[in-house]
Amino acid sequence: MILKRDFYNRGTIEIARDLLGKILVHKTPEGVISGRIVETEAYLQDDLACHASRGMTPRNRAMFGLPGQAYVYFIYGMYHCVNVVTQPEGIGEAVLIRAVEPVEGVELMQKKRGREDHLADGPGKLCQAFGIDKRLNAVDMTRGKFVILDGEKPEKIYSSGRIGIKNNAEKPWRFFVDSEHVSRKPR
DNA sequence: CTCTGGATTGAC
DNA sequence: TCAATCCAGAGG
Repeated sequence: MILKRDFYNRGTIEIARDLLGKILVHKTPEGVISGRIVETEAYLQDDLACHASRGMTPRNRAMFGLPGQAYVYFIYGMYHCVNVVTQPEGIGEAVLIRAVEPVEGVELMQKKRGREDHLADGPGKLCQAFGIDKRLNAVDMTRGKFVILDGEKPEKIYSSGRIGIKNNAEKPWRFFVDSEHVSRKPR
């Protein structure tokens, strides 16, 4: 069952936790790619690490849109990162999907990644494996080719500081499960 | 227009 | 530890 708008129209930290175990799906022309979400990070509007903390700009506009739509951005000149927008329209918050455990379309992911392992254990790798780029920015993830399905709730959820940021680095807003497919050791 | 740095990755 | 690679955002 596809997660509906109401799922995303709630507190961002709560959603970041609840997304663990859910299934990210991208139906591409080449085939279906899916994976179990094992790592997320919450980004709040009143949070200097959040792109939306300094107001709306052309890049972060999607973050202020409807809950359940995608926010995809390009980073470090070569990678994309994908978020799901949370909170009602007008509030710039989202959950970064940092890692998934591959489920469907493994061969296709291997082709896109150019290697057999470490297919989606990091935000840049995940987008490369799933064929996610700016064309998916602002698309509605409650219907269509790019969605998140309900999934089994993980037994245990861990948290830590978020990766690769300076501001609010100590805030425990990174969430992950016990999996070989998270982006970093602390499990 | 110029400049700076980034929610990363993989090689060294 | 660091280069790759380029664009968003800020400042002139």
